[in-house]
Amino acid sequence: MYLVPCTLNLELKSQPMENRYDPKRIEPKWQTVWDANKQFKVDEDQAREKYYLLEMFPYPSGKIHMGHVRNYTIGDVIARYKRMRGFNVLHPMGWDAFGMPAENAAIANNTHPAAWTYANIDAMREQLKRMGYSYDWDRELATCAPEYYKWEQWLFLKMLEKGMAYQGESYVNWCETCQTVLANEQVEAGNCWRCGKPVRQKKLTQWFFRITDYAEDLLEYCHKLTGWPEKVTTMQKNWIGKSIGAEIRFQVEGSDETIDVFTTRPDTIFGATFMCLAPEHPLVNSLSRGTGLENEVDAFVERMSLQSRSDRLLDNYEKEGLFIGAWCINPMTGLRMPVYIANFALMEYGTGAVMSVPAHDQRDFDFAKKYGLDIVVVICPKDTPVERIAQTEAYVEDGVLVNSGQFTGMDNKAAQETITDYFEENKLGKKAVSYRLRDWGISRQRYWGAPIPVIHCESCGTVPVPEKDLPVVLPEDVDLLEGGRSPLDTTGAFVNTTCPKCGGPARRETDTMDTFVESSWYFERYCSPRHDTGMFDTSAVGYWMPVDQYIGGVEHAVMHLLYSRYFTRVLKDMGLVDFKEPFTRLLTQGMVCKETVQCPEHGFLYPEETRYEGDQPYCGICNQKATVGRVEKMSKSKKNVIDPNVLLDEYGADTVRLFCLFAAPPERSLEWSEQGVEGGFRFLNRIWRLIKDWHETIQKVKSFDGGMNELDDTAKELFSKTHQTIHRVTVDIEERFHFNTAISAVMELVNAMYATELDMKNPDSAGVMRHAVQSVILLLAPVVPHITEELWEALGNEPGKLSSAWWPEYREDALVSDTRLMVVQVNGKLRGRFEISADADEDTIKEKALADENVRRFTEGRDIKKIIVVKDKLVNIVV
RNA sequence: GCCUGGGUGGCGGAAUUGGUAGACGCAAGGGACUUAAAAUCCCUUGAGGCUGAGUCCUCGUACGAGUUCGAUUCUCGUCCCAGGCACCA
Repeated sequence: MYLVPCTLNLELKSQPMENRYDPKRIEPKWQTVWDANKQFKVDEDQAREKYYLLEMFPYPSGKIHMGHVRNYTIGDVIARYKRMRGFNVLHPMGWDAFGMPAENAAIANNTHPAAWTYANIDAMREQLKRMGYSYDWDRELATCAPEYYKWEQWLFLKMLEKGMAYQGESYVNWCETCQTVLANEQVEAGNCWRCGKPVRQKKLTQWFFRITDYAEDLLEYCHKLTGWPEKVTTMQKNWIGKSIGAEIRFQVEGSDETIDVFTTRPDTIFGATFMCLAPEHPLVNSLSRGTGLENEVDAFVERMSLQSRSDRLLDNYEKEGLFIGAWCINPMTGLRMPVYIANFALMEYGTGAVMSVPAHDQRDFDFAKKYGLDIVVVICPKDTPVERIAQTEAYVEDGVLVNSGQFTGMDNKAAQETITDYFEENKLGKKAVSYRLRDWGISRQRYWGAPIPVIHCESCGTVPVPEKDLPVVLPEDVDLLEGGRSPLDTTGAFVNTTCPKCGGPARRETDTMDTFVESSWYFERYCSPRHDTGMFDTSAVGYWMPVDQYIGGVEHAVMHLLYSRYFTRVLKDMGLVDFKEPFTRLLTQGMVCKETVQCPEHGFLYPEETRYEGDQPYCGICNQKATVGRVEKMSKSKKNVIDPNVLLDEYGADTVRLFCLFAAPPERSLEWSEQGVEGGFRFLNRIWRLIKDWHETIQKVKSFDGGMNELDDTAKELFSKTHQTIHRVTVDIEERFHFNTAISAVMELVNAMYATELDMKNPDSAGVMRHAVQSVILLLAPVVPHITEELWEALGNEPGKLSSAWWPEYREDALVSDTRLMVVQVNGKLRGRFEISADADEDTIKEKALADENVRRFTEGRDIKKIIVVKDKLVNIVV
């Protein structure tokens, strides 16, 4: 045994190396070492710079799927990379453990949601460990644990105190047969997914969070989230949907009632010829009484309650309305406007009433045509006869006001403000801002969620549960009911209680909270997950938060991320945190897709049910020819899913990780390919063999780090290639998280190492090879942590310490070459190329370009008009 | 429908402050090794063309226009695909 120093100043020991790459042996070995050493456990350390890396935590459905694998692999590479860069990295994992699937599974399999959930958590934790992810498992949390939701309930009480939580009314999908509320996804073509009966809209009293109080701030900060993809902030801006306009008051004819409308187009007021109310509008009832139309109106409102609210928003949804027998007065023209109820008017937006200007709004135009209502043009482009406007469709462009009293002739944009001012002066209306964003309805009439900590008392009304009585524990001894109805209502031991105020008999609130509530603060909880005197330890949160890099699916671009931003603001205003934005940088990864396969008899087929002859799939059940469908997001319903466990058994975690990263950049969708996985496996074998081949020789030498001039050309070339690779990989990871190009750079280096004809008897050359080998291991360490640990050990380094080794630095002097390859274009078409020294002046370059034989064929006999020289790149000759 | 992305070889993808289109990998074909196969290693591979098979020519980044010496990249229009649309998470 001999000892040789290397550049890392570690003592090297000769290590034997297996002939074959065997992930089944290597991967459990290192996972055990990491676990035993608690290698990824972290604490606050003021002396070190922190890096909080977070991936969206999973719903414990039972098995991890490829979407999780991709998400967590991307995160793990960044976490491991940042550790190698010296950061104190917080990388936690936990479970978004409340939610509907647990209840559905419980009903279907006669289990308990809690038992089902915890069994799933155990199974998934096992799978994540097999993937080799570097989590601090001591921080694991599950949101269904009372120790977690206790603090959510505490926050709810604080929000209630401040008026940030309140009770209001809203509509839900209701199935009369099942006596239950349905999620949108449980409504199939207007019918209940369980019993097939029609679903109607039912008004319920529910709890809300006043997110609209923060609409303006959330919107404003969209511009400041520079570490977020622009598409996400754009989607959030659109979701908040700020519009500036006016609120206008219309007098109902022959009544004291008035109708307030919000409009973004006060400039079109002279063209408002009728009024549309939402079917739920409070005035519908009173205005239609005594008109003889009551029955019709009631029937229409009833029929509208069968239309889903989301459908009603679609622009191509059939517009329907009904005259309710009342008129209101256009305050500017004094003309009578018939009042309609219409399905496209939504109670949730603006005031629930729309002043309809058919000439200048397409929806109103369609409606007016359908019901024969007046169309009055009030905006007209210059030099166009008014008669030509709004004949076949609404005119929605800008123009000059016509038929608009004292405002006629004004530019319509300018008129918006002038007319609004006129409203204010004459008390007809006022400037107004409206948001599309609605308050966050958090009530769920479900069992498997965090109970809302309030008590309803006959005499005291709604009373908050006193803080000392928290948590309100979700009872586990319940019978889940067929049809999905929450059993809490009928669980006497839970519901029946005493009023904290008067001591009399009272009922507990049986609604539970939306699961988005749990996921709106879990990232803070991770900072001190066992803290038991508050939501979190403020000093731990002060050290770790905000999250430096958050990673998750783009499907969460709006709701989860917006709710989390809102919650952080609420916490800030309570003085619990000192920042507004929880996530400094955001990476939204694309979906994992695969082609679908369908059998004419058995429908969609799982991959394991499919047999291939060449490209032609056959149904494994009936042997008929199956058809290959579109490439779609992997989903159980389409059965185009790959079980990560099967891949782990066959190839090991490193190969799966490598494939996920290599096949596409993170933000794009990733198409599944069995051959691609095999390619990844082959590459790892290739590295293994390469190092095995040089193992004996390079163990005896130091990694080369001397001057370039000491090397022969072959060695210089490899040394330079190695540093170029370090540079490329560092830039690709650091700046863009483009692991696919980072990996391809390493592949190029490995190819060069195979091809090189280094004189390995020369110690410097052997040292260059050792340097290349070590660089490959270090550069790939975050991506394929198991094989690289093994190879690192085989090179004689301290076992298990690769994950805390330093990321390699590139040497500037090794990157630069003293010649440049220039290309020559004639009129933009490539005609030749040449090498020239880097310091050549422009005239020399031009001369050389013009001298090129092929170039001369295209320039001879023509006038050279211009020669464009782009430094270090090309020459374009214009003839 | 609205909002947001995306469309490049047989396939996944690479190249964007406008400057060599197709890196790297997969698949396919050929060769070496082997009694043979697997594995491995090497070579070829966008399409088409050719009195000089070349350091050659033409076409080519969804489609159609435009700006430019030069466009996968910028602008306008069209088509197609995907994600979100408020109780799935």
